[in-house]
Amino acid sequence: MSSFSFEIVETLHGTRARAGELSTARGTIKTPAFIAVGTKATVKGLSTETLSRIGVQAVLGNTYHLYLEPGEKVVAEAGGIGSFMNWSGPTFTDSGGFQVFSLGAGFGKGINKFERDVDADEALVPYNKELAQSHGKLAIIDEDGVSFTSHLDGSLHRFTPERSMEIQHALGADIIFAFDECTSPTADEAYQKEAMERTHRWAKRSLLSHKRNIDSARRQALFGIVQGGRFAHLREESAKVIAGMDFDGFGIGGSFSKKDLDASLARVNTILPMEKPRHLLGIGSEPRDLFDGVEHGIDTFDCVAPTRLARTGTLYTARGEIHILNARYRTDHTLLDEETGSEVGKTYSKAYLAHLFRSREMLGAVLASEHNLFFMMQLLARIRASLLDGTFREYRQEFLTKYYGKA
RNA sequence: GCGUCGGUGGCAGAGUGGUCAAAUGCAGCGGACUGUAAAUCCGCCGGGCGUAGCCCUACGGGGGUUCAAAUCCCUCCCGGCGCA
Repeated sequence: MSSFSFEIVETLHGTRARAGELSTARGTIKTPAFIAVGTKATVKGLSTETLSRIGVQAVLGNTYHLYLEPGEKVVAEAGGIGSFMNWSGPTFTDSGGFQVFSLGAGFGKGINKFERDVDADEALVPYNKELAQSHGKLAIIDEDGVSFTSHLDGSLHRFTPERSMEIQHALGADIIFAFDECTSPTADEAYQKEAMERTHRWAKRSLLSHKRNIDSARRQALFGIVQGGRFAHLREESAKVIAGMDFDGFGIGGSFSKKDLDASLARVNTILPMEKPRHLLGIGSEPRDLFDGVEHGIDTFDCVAPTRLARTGTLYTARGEIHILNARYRTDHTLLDEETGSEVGKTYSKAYLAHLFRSREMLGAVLASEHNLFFMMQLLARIRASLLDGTFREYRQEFLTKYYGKA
């Protein structure tokens, strides 16, 4: 009855890695896969024709952004996010939970999903605009949901698990996420626990709210999100609780310290049911993280890194990342990256791209975005192929050695 | 030729006696970026060094006044404009 299914095609002995096929109403994703981030119903700088050409399988939009602009109604009128943006493949929407963090605790503090040496105050405060502003935040959390001011015009809004579901139903993506709280990596254990437990209650409400909408529940798959921050025992507890709910798949969210991402995934994925898909939210800047994720049983990833790095001048190449704005590339007429297979990489020179970036020509950002995203598509495609023919370990060794150097 | 205004760091352009190695922007150099408030943000940016500090040389050239000059005076050079 549901148009959603996940089939494991191959596994790699001695690891939790698997190659699979994740089927949705709008197409099948061959996993492991990198999902392109298209927050505002656009993968910045790239047309959907380009996305198809470079092998993008699915796009992930964001509830928060699309709710604010153009509004979920407009998207619904267009037939959902896919039709709206002229993307015929599978789509995901994030629940807006990440914005609870990025506009809340993380606001203006320069902290991100990974641990930094920044101190954050995580006090729970009843919402009012003045208070929020005095705390330097655009979002304030309470048990029922999150109140926030729009970053566009300062107007007041409120998300609850039910509201997030309602919006995501209207946006109509094939895979949607439960409303969660992504905590700051600097939050202490007591807060992580409190936030995690709240996220669990929100997960239950999201699920209930989703099932109640029979029509949406048939067309859209709902993924629950495991939290727990950087504390192993909380991660485990969260995985157990979320795994115990009737979700179609799982998202692994929240913050990690760089060093224990690996360990967290290892724990979480032994607890999550093997037969359901797992999406690692927001990870995929470093190629080695993708190999690690796959090895620990992650099926899909999403990350803004390929396109953001591209726009800011950092390009992936088979020999590591390069900063195209560095002086040395001004006169480097060699091709950007002949080895990865990217059209851009084997067509345009570093000197030309350096020129486009220096002169702020928009083509620079476009070509760089295409290249970086292709790089990730290619990486995941090769990883999948290596799982299918059993050469995963060899491929990882070969790729990482070339990418990071011998060191 | 006379008059007048002006000559400041790579460029543009503030400053018009001390808090000026000199605002700001651009350019330059480097860095960051992980469920996108990001075509963004952060450093450095006269020279040298042990770079939260110290030393040297500096505001067209030269000479003065002053405890102190990018800032005032004289002179020369250069440029814009006006008049011959």
